[in-house]
Amino acid sequence: MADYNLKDQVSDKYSLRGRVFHKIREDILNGKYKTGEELREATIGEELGVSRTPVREAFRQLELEGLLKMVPNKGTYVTGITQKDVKDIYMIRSLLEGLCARLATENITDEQMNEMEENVYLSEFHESKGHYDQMAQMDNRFHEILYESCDSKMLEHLLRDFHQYVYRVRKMTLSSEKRGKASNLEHREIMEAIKAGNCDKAEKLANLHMINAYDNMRKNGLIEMFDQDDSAKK
Amino acid sequence: MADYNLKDQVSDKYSLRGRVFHKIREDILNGKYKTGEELREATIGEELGVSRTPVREAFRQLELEGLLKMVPNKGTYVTGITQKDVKDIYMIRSLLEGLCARLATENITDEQMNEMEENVYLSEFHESKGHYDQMAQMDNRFHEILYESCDSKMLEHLLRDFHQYVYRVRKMTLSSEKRGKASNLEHREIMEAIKAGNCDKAEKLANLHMINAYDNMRKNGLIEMFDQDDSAKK
DNA sequence: TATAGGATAATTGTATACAATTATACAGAA
DNA sequence: TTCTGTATAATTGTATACAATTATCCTATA
Repeated sequence: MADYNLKDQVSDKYSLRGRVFHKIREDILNGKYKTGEELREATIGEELGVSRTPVREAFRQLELEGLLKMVPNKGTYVTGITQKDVKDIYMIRSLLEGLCARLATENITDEQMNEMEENVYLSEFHESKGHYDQMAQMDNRFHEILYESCDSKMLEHLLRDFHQYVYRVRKMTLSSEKRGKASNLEHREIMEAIKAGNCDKAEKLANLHMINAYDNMRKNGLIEMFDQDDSAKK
Repeated sequence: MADYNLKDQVSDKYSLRGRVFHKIREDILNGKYKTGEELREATIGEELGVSRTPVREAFRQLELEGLLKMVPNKGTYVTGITQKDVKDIYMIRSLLEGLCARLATENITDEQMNEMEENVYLSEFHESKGHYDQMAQMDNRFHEILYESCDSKMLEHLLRDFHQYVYRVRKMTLSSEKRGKASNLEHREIMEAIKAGNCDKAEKLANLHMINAYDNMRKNGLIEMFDQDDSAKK
């Protein structure tokens, strides 16, 4: 029973259903399955070499995660993210990442602090070299560390979900050169505020980090991308 | 496809699985199934007159909602809420209810505003008469209206989940006389701030409302209740 | 041609069967 | 007694079978 959460991740990665779950999830986030696309249980099952049973169980969970929508007796469809959704998510994340940074200031372990520092340095290196893929990975990890450091399973899972949910957007955002540089600087400032034990500053900077990320997306027209494939949705 | 959400509720209430889902969920929240208790798929299925298949699908969703924990090849257990969880939830809710109130100030419809006013008046009436059950219902509805008024499906579902998640606690909280009165007053103030279009005030008051609710719980020793049945968890 | 109706096919929803894993009970040895 | 190993039972994990619902296509008719 040890560990439980508001929205526990699917933990048994090595059961059939666990593999199916993670595979479909990945394929949605990577864009293999497009918004509005219908997923057939039998087809997915064949592709992955399993029967419909584990596929359906995975579908049900992905539905609750908001990536799929199961319409009774009709089919299962990939859900899209609207511009409004993205805006709302960043509004919510701004507050929660702020809270997370505040809590992290009080609860971060030495080990986590070290990894965060290392992350900041490495990311700046990759930025200077133009390694955008690695930067995206570093960015991912920075936030993961932050989430782990706040010592709140509730908050951690909540933020992780949001983080993944906007994955499709973020990938592109970071490849914009200027944002990459600015983002790195903001990470550094947050890291230093946490290290200095200044929770107010850490909270404010984390708030701002999200607002800036969103503003950047908007300015670069990266949001208009959404609400487009909706034609496929009927 | 019309409607999709980060964490959509289980919508097909009238399918077998939908009924199973809502029944089990209710039985957990009402305390019929206790923390740490093991739920057998076959047993639940028999009780509800269905096979294991819909039961398992419901389990998988309840797991993601955090009410159940499925341990591979072992069993499914009712998860508990720890004191820490309650604290974290109220911290998070404080921020999000604040945001919600701010957005509601801008987006509430006349109809919703009327229902909210009516709710406040009715709740004060029930308080004066000592109708605690009705008050609890009114309290529930007040927050529901607030969530609906913010015009953000994301935030609405998030808050609804949290709201339900601490249902077990809140029931008792409101039966404490003093808190009932104070809670009503706070609802009135929030309602009036929204009506006056003062979003800053609405946000602050909603923040405070959650903090007060939590403080009250703590003062009255209603939190020590948790972390108790944990003996069953091994 | 365009439309309505109905047979057929395809897909989802649920039940059941079987495999894999884990729990239980009991016998025997230290 | 207490521990260990093994056989048995119970439970979960997955596959398959069948029922219910929905989509598709063809035909007949205006």
